[in-house]
Amino acid sequence: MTLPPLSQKFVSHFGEMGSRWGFNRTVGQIYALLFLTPEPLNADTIGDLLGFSRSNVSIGLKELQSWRLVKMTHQSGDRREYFSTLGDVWDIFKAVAAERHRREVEPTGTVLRELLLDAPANEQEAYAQKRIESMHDLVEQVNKLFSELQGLSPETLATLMSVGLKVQKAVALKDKVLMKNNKKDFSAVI
Amino acid sequence: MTLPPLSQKFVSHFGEMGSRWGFNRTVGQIYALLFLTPEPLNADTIGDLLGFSRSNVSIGLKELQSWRLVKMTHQSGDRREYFSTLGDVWDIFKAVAAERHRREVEPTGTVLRELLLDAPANEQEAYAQKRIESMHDLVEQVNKLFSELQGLSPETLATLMSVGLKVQKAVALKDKVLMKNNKKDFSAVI
DNA sequence: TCGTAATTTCAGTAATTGCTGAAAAAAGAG
DNA sequence: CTCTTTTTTCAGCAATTACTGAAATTACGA
Repeated sequence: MTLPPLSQKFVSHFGEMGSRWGFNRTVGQIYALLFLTPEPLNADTIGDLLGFSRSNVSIGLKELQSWRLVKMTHQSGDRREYFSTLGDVWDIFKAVAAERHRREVEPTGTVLRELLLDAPANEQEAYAQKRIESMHDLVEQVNKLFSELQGLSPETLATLMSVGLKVQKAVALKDKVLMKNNKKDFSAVI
Repeated sequence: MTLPPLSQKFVSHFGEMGSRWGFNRTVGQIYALLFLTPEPLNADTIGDLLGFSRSNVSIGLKELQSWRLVKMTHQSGDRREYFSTLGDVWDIFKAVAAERHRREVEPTGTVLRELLLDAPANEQEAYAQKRIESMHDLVEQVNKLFSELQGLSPETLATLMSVGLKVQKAVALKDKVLMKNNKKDFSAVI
């Protein structure tokens, strides 16, 4: 079994990028293959197409499931497990964001909170703790951002992305409206 | 030379998290140390405090400079180079976001564009190309988001983060205002 | 320019991570 | 419950990445 050239290039690229995205070559390639394939695939087929051992595919699929990037299905009369990716790219975006937040931000938040509980022993530690506090503030803001992200529908997310980061302008608009018409309370809206 | 316990814990954590954040233990620990230290440090001092070889520190500092996370200074009467971190945590956020975008998103954008230029050879490739196109759209949206992020001041960024992702509500508000008062054009504001 | 102090490069080694094949465990069919 | 198919685990090997110390290069002061 072999892949068409277009798919091959895409799969190779995902293999190379995998490590930058937080997983390895195998995981990247498996994901890419599933992403391009209309029907769900079983582990043997994946291994054949990509040239990986069955056990390696098993570990890779487990990793992808922990990222919530693939879903598992069954086909009637076949007891093997079949895998496919999420259809909507915004769902992919959310899944990756959520998992990276869990792995890259949350553990640091926990440690920083612990460090802020200790009483500083001297001037040097007092300064260090002030710095740690400023980083903790950053982590808290990022936490808030990510938890709100989780509540948005793909459509809203797409709108948000195309509107971009011009929130401050929206806020300015809100203030303008409030000044002109102070009978209505818009603060609950924003 | 030795570090106070608080700093030691912080530094160790950054060493462990380093690989998840896209660099290695050395780089993580060097950054953490500089972050907690009020004065700039030279490479020898860094190596002593963290127990790394001089050459390893040199490579680590080079990496941190490529991330634009540290700046280099000189002290009068001393020809060694001294290093310190950015003061504002929002500047750190922007620097990390920019560098990760450059390493994790841009190369994929380039490859996807190339793949979309090829004419699909058959039905299967036509489907694959449609999927690739949807991922390309996602990358383009993320590109836009990041380029706008670069233009924001730390203050605006902080405001944005505390306002959160409630942009869609701001947009809804805009529509409401337009409906009630269609003589004014607010669309330029958002 | 020369001499010295500082930084960088690099070959070799250590440590970590990735991958395989065989064996064990788990799960479905009869 | 037993047999068979599928999945998972894991010990051992391969590949990659991290780190060191020595040598080479660079940069500054006199």
